Amino acid sequence: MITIKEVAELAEVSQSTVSRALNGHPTVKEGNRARVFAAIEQLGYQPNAFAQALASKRSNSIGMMVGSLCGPFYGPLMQWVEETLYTQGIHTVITSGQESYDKEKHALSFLRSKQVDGYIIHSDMLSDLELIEAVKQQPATIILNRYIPEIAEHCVYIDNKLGGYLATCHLLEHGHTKVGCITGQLSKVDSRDRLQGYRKALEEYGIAYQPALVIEGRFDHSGNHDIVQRLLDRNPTMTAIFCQNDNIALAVYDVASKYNLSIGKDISVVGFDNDGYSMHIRPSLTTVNFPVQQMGAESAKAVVAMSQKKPYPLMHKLTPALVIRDSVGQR
Amino acid sequence: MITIKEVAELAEVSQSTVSRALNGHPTVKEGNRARVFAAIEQLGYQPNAFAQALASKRSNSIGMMVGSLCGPFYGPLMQWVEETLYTQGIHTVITSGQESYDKEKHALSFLRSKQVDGYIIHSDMLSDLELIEAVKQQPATIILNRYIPEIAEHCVYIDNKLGGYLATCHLLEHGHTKVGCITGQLSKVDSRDRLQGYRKALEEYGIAYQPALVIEGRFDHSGNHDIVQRLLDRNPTMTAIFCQNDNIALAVYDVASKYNLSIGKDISVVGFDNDGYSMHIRPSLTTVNFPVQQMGAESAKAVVAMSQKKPYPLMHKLTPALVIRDSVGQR
DNA sequence: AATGCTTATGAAAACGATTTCGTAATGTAT
DNA sequence: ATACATTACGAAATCGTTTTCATAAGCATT
Repeated sequence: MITIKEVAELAEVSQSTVSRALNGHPTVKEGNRARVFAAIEQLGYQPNAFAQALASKRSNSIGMMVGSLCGPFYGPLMQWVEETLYTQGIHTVITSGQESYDKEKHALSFLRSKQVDGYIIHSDMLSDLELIEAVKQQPATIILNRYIPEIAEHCVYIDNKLGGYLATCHLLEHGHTKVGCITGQLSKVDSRDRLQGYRKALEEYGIAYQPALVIEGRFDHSGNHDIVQRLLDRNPTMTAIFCQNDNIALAVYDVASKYNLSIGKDISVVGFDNDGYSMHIRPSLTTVNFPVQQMGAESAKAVVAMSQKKPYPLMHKLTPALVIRDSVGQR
Repeated sequence: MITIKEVAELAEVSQSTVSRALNGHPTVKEGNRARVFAAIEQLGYQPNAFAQALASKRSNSIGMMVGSLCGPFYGPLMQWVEETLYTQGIHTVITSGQESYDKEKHALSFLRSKQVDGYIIHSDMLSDLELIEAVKQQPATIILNRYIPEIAEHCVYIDNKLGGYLATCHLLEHGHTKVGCITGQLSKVDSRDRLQGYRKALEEYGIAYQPALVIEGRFDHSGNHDIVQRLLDRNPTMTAIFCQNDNIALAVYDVASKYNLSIGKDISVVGFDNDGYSMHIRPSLTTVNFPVQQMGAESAKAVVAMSQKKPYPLMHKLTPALVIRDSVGQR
């Protein structure tokens, strides 16, 4: 391995000067700078990232904690963060919290041991207080999908209430009056906010809220078929369903096909998230777009700016938008 | 930050002993070992990964190069590698080659500067010779989706010919005799191998190969609609198509729905890859499973073993299998 | 000519671990 | 009892950078 020492010898300057030239320090004479870079070129020198990190206490990397390493949300999110940082020559360290409190704790301490220059955190289990503490320790931190007033400047989330409202309005506009809603786990704010949007739309259209039309499902993969069935049995005259994410809508598709109900005719469906597959399923799913790309890319840029103590005009509350496809019909 | 020095002071031993205890060196007395771990616990000590890497010349990380940071193939591949390594406490450094020769070169040298303990490389542009060279420099290297005889022990790929054969046979078994084939870019071995499988199946069923039934498409997202159309126009009596990946099949679905052709009745389709969405589109797509999980997880385990100079029983040629769903009908 | 102020540089001290080397303590064979 | 391994440990060197500190050189001001 070629070290800075050999570069220094070839360029006939000290190691300090090489280091300064490398880091764009202004007080290096033009002649020396040129000789240093010539030597670097000639030797094919590449600085050792570990030595740099150790000495400078900066790692040139950002730590990210997500719920899982797979899935239609975290996958693209990670990829956008990674891609954005990559173009800036910054490296992403990813850990996963796996929906367990201990694992999330461990993930954070792992990131700490990697001395990342900033954090992008998507936590399900950590308390607000713990996140506030984390921000206090490392101010270059972005918290995803959670709004905590005390550290509002660090939060990036979407307007779930608006999303639920848009989805429901779309159904109401098409003449549906008995509109069901399958929520995510009600322990999550996201679910509760989306439900609020649903109720607000109902209210605006002068339709009474009926608890029987609402049922709690799960955002993640399986086990929603039973729930769909239950909702359907309970409300034979229901003509539309707002599913609080696309995965739940998938279950509605399956159950509908079992009962020979035609999506968009017998029963209209709106999803939430605009997962990659939602445009491919037939009929293609009308859904609320979750701006994952924007969230990933902007958070990445913001956290880098924060770590360099530069300002960045970060949009904190992202706006979801309706993506109209073929799963909603006129009543 | 708490360093090894403070641990040593609290445990009343030298730094060397702490280091040895930490790394499971056998020559540490039980009493000392216990005191060291007690001190570590008490102080909440976490070793500095950079200092460790610098001193030991091992980084406890594996470098991975992929074509892009997104997409239905690379996404899951990365995630499986990451997940597998993560459970072993090893960290994944990801770079992307972006289908450009220079970017691939740069990606590798980036990984080198990170001193990763091993490589998992998926290269589109690098020559066999360059990859052989890479393996020579770092023997703990796995090459994905490419078979290079000189470094056969380092290659992991699937039996594309078998895949093409299985897909085509499935169509022939259902009585189809005019079976089209939309290939990927013919510059890629994968496409050519899958095509060979197609021809082999035809031959076995005593059906003459007709060039007019074969057309070159693109594996990646768009622009396949025209090609599908062209193939359809050219062969009005064709009743089945083998698409060399699921993305191409998607285009067939779209064009079919435009012409009011029913998939599985008027025209049968088999895809390749078993992308996440293929089970969600309607009718669900019969396709050839690409064992991404196996490829990711096994490569990860193998590269770790190699980096520790341990043997690992690595399966080099992975076997694709047909996943039968609803897009193929009897003729 | 003496003084002060930049500017540019090199020597050497960090950074926090691992590892080499020397040696004290312990055990075993003569 | 003496010699010789073996075991356990600490001091110090090492890894390849950055950064601090001291100083030399250059220049303008008195």
